[in-house]
Amino acid sequence: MILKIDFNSDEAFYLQLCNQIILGIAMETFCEGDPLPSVRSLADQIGINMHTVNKAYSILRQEGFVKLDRRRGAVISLDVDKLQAIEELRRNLYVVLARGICRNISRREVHQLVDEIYNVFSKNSGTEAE
Amino acid sequence: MILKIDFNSDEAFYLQLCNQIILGIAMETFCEGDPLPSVRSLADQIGINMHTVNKAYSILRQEGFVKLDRRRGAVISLDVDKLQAIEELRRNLYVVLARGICRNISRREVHQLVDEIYNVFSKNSGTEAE
DNA sequence: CTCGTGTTATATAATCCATATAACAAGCGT
DNA sequence: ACGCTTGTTATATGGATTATATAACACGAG
Repeated sequence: MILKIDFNSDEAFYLQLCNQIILGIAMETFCEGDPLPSVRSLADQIGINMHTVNKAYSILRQEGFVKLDRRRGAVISLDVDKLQAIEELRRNLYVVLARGICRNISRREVHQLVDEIYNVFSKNSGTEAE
Repeated sequence: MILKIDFNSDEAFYLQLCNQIILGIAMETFCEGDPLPSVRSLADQIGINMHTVNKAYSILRQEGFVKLDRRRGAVISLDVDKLQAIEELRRNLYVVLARGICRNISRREVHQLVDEIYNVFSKNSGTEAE
């Protein structure tokens, strides 16, 4: 998977990195135990500062997506608290769905979108394109 | 509906306001044509600056939730582009669901959460044939 | 010992957030 | 016409966040 930055986006670089890596884990492009590039090499590769990458990695660790090992660098390692995860998802869905409901998006349409997205995520298990 | 600010939250004041008002519209606490408090009175009421409220209102206008009228103030007025709304929802769901999928939250659990949230929102509005 | 990990410490510039004052154009009621 | 309130705009300031740059440190591998 190619990590890159949209320099025109209004989203902070470190957040773009976090989201891309989380997307990658969900698509199983990144799997448990896989190492991420070192903060220095990734920073060079995508053309941003080392500390910006480090900030992304630190947040990913704090949120339980990676473990940071001095000898191996950052490796994918999921630390899941199911109840807490569901609570977080519920909060996120509330604000996202509220916007949709205001725009007359039906429950049925949301279910279809959820299915569509789940299909995308499970389809990419094992396929490494681009 | 009581609009208020969590001064301990790390979320910006103007974003808290936007989200609360959007929640209110989704719950039909705020209905088409209802006026919001004036920027000055709301700012006084919740103890923040006028411009912070104005920023929230301006964003809500830009996103098509309210219209700003010099004589009546800010009025709930939904300007919906369905296709655009679905695209926005899809993008939001991608990043939210990715986090859930990493935490082994199943498609079925997401559907249950969606139903749960839709039930909360449609407590007033009643009919949602699915 | 040397090299590459992550980590921490400063420092700086740019941007965003929130505030404060001030003024303006427009509509309303008296 | 006057006074009031409405959103709107302008300018300025302090604080926090973002991204950058240098530099150093602790640790493990080779």
